[in-house]
Amino acid sequence: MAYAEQYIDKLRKSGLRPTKQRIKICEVLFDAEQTFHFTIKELVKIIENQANIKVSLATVYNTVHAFIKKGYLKEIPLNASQSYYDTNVTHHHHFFDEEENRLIDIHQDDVDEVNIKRTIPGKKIRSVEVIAKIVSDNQYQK
Amino acid sequence: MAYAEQYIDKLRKSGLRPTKQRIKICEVLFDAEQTFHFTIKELVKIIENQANIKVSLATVYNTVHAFIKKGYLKEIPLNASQSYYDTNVTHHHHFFDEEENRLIDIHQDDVDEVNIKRTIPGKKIRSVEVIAKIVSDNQYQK
DNA sequence: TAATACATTATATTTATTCTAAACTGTTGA
DNA sequence: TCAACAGTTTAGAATAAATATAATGTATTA
Repeated sequence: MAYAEQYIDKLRKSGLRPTKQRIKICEVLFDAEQTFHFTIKELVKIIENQANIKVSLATVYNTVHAFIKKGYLKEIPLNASQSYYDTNVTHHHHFFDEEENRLIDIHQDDVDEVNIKRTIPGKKIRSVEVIAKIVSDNQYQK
Repeated sequence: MAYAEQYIDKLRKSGLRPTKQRIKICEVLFDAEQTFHFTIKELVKIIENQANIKVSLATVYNTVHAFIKKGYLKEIPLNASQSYYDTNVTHHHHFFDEEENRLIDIHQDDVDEVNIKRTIPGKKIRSVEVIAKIVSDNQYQK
């Protein structure tokens, strides 16, 4: 399987040994047709449904965090009870529907470049994220 | 005290009865020279240091949430282990220094208006927030 | 292939937040 | 004014995400 090579590479570059469990995690994360958003709980559920491999919560947390550090995953800044992650690591933004607890990508082209004029001495900007919270647009409701 | 009237008004408009504890919370939140960011834990600590009034965690959570709902406080979208809140409810954005766990306001004038071209049917945008993550700018570090 | 260093796992721990239910207090109307 | 009621406070319990632990297992290396 040629995919496995890529995953082994990703894992090694993240400072992790390629193990059964970690390769399974890679398959779920990086072999999807489209990028997607997930919580740790959801990721564990997907793995359980797809595989005959048992993966513990701790392993999933460790692997996801290593990938975030390396830039293979993004954390989505949202004050939610659980952390949300994104397999789309390109530059883009999000709608968050608080009523349905649903995240929607906003393509980079749909938002003008966010230009921040202020700087902080000794610091540089590592990422800029836009979160647009949306609600039902019921014109008869106040 | 003229302040108390304002606080009583804010509380009533939030659907809360004006009690000793809640007025004390208002004093800390809205009587500060400058707006500020806080976590619930920090807010409780400030109250304990300033006042001879005992306020339970539950009361603080309830009051803060009522104020957010009413728009007297803002929640800052940040995937942190604790929620961050802001007494500055004007339209503005944030730097977040992950190394020092520090939030810094970015004035509205320092960011061009964020114009989102995409819309979601049946939904309207309620808020748009920019989070710029910053790190040390050490040119000798990779 | 044996020794070593790193991984996995179930479980325990930690911690923010929410819930609960009993005691208390602001409010209302007589 | 004051009793009755509805809403409030509180300590402590419950919940749940995330992290730590330590015994067992596995990939790596020389």
